[in-house]
Amino acid sequence: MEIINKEKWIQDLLTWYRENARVLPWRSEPTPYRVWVSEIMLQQTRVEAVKPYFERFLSAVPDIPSLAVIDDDMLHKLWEGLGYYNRVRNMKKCAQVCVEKHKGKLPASYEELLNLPGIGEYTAGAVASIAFHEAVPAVDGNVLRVFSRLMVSEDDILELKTKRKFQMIIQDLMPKDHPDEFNQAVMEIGALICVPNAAPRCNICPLAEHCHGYREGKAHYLPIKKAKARRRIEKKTILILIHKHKIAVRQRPKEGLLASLYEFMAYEDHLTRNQIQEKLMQSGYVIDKMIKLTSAKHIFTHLEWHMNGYLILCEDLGKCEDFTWVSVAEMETKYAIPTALKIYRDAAVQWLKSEGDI
DNA sequence: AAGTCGGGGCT
DNA sequence: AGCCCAGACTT
Repeated sequence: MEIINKEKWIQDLLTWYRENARVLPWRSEPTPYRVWVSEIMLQQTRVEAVKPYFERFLSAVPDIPSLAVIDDDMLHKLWEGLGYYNRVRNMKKCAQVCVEKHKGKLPASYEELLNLPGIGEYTAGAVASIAFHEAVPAVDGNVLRVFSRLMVSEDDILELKTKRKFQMIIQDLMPKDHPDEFNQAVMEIGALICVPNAAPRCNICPLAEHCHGYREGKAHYLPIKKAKARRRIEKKTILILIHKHKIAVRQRPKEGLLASLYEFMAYEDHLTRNQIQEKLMQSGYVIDKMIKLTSAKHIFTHLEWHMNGYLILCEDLGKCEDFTWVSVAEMETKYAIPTALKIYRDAAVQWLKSEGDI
């Protein structure tokens, strides 16, 4: 299957993009640093979710040298709620490499970008084409979906060879004088017209006359993707320890889920009040009061947390070397808490503030 | 090739 | 309740 009338296809695409492209913060001034930050934030993340983070991050961390030396807690706080926290840690590593080897700048070629931490084939292609105008493809989920439908491809788009196939096709057909607009235009079609999880809007698609999926009435069941593994469930008991208007937090391990973010005391399984008291007493805590909080469920990609939460007022600190006692103000400004635990942080903050009024 | 890593909005 | 999002990295 090939794209019919290549020249007209591309001209229709670019004309549509120039008239319909969304105005986005990272498009107005596509410097390498801004494009890179936006592309990392946009990995597996919707445009609307990124918007409130982008300018705030750029203001706090205006360039690569400042990113290379930023405090890790501040880095996590800037990313708090955005998810996939490895992204921002890899950005810092990448910035350090740029300072050491590239005079504090991003290297200007696809091949060099690809070697940097956190930059894979898609992001290398996006930065190279948008910031440096190099004619290389940038194949993301949008592009895979759009081309599956355009070409009536029944290849599984989750397979590596399918991505490779589309990379080759796009490398060959993309206009070498406007790689930035071409790559963004295909993604924009995917975001606005050839949408996921809903019927494609073929009636207003500028590429409809070139689209084999549309012409054969097959666009709606493409692309093909194989089923994903189902999630497992973890039961947890979350304990918010409070002593002298401060909350006990500890840092999670440096690797794994929610690495290096902060959390509250927690146990596996759903414990009864007696079991909780027993465990806390064993650790030397004297419980003054125990308040049941709302239960909560948090869904990750491959995991669910089913949580029971308790607010615990303690008299004695016990043996709690691995916990730090933090004020409400510190909680809000310094310690990054994963969204899964946000309702418990908010409950603790609210309780402490209302208690102060009484 | 399969598993890990977040969070949210839509269907 | 499942899907997928301007994916990368590890095993």
